[in-house]
Amino acid sequence: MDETVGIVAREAGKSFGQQIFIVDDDDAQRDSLVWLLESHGHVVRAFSGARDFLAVWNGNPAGCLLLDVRMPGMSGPELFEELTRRCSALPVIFITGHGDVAMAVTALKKGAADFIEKPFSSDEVLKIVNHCLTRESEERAHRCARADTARRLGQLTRRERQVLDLIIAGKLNKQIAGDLDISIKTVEVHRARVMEKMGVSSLASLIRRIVSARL
Amino acid sequence: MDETVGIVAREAGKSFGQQIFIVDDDDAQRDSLVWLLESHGHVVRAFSGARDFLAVWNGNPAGCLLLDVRMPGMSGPELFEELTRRCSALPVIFITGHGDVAMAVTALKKGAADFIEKPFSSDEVLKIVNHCLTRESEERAHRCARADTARRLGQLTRRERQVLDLIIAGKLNKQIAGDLDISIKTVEVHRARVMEKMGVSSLASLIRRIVSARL
DNA sequence: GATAAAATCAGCATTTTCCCGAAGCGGGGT
DNA sequence: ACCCCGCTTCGGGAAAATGCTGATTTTATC
Repeated sequence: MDETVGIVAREAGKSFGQQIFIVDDDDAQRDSLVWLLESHGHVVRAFSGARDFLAVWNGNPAGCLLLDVRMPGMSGPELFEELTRRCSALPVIFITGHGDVAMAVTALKKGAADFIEKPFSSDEVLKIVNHCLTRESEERAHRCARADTARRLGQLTRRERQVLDLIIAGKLNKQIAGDLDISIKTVEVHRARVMEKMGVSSLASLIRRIVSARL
Repeated sequence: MDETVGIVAREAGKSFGQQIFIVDDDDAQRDSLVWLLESHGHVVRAFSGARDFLAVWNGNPAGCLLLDVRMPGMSGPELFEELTRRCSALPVIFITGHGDVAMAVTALKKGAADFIEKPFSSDEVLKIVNHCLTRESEERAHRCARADTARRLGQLTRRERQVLDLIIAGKLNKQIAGDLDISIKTVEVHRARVMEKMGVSSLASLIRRIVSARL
């Protein structure tokens, strides 16, 4: 059965490794969601409280989080705040039983992926979760690319970084040499090393990397 | 008094030309909003119905729209849909009297700027409107830049466009010549014309323009 | 068919970039 | 003190790009 789940997940086109976390104090509701999602090939991990989830949460898992709003102890919005504070990129789908427009608006404006009311249909949840996972997968790719760019930027020396900035600014080696008060030859060396360290072979790729990483 | 309004608006640091549109069938509510916003130096234009607003709306004014949800004839969400269909970039702030989480979530996910419930405080509205205008101003700058880039891209010939694509891909003139099966000299001509038409003088600027415009 | 616009190519001088090599300099470790 | 390594600094020659003048062919448009 476990194997089947994996196969189904792959057949559904989901990137392997994505898990759906559920945090809800209502046992029936939680089990219902677990059953629904697992029967559709998702890997699910359910928790009855925010603390339990935080204890397991190891930084930045792939997937999304179905989060109940009203819970004893730490509430849904509080957990969401905490995740935001910890720079989590895990998409959060709020689930609430008591319609509260202000809370929904606040949550969404703070970056929640969605906000659904009970009762909800199976199709609704599945659709939202799938959409969320798809987006998360893309987002993840972007984050990885950005992280890689940041890492590479980090291993540039001061001089190389200065040269890079001027390259991005569109200056010629001659102008860069003038600005930094060094010879053109030296600029060329730094430039070559920048290209090497950034893992690109053309100026176009270099600019693309830097500009893309800024957004 | 009109002059004072203008001065106040400038002193408040708002980009000139921004107007706040209000569409609400409730006369008292509408007048109240008009008074509140005008007394804070905003230029306001109020309408009692969606049709009236659409008749005046000329494509893409600067500012934002305070839109009541429930109205006879065309409703708030319907007007919002229509604006979206017409590729409007005018930020929409929904105002509702009857809390409806699903509607709020839908509206926000479709790109509404905010969704506030009656009754609301003056401070709340002012804060939201100001935030909205600030964002809109920045967005506008980006849109202008993008529009300019698109316009320039539009006046490139087919060949120039092909060459541009290969330049962006980071290829050398020699490689471009090979790909398009033309001589290097010709590539150089196209390349120069691309730079000229795109209004840039360095490869870095060119790449930045293109990449920025894609987002 | 005339006219204009686009696409094609060449030569030549200049500038810029790329690749290989090399040397001074300063900190860390043995 | 000595050596190694990374950072920074250069030079020379090859390759590539740029700017300019000029030209022919193809295509679009009226």
